[in-house]
Amino acid sequence: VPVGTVDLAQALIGKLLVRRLPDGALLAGRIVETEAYEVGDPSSHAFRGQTVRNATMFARHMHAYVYLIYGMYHCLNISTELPGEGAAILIRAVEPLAGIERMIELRGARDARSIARGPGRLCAAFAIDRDLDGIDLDVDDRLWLADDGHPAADIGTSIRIGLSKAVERPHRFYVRGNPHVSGPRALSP
DNA sequence: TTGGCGATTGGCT
DNA sequence: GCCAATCGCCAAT
Repeated sequence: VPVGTVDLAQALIGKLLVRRLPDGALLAGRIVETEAYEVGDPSSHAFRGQTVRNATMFARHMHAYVYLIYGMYHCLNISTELPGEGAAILIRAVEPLAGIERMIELRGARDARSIARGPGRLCAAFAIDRDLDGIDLDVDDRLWLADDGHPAADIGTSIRIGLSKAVERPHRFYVRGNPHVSGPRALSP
């Protein structure tokens, strides 16, 4: 069966995001919200072709595309297609599982529910910035994905958040009822 | 060379 | 709910 960027965005729900900090500390969270940016999507950074910033979107699948947004937050994406094809999945939120105290420290003390709820908060909690842009998640020892066999969740679908172009595409996926999911209430019933 | 704007967030009304 | 913060990118000059 063919698996594209959009299917993969759904398949990533429930997987673990794991981070090893420079001092050896381990952080982990379960992915509860993603968005797909497939080839030909006008709202994708890759839509107008490859540039220095978005080069990792054109890398082979499973590479970390990290970019700076609004001059102060980072967003973590995972490249999904063949070399030369610009596409990625934005990791919008995770449910913290391990290293929670450290995440709170990295984020500045907040309530547990908002530690990694939203792409900018997630990157702050996991100490992810452009230094990790371009790394291969299949081999790197600083950031990777894992599957702990956790049963598939009840996954909802909606339009994506914060876009001005191609807003109608139903390419956001989230765990129904999970308090660590970001965005307006109306988009996560 | 320039300036409008963004896959966001937190603080304030 | 509204809006400022803050800066790199990139289309237009």
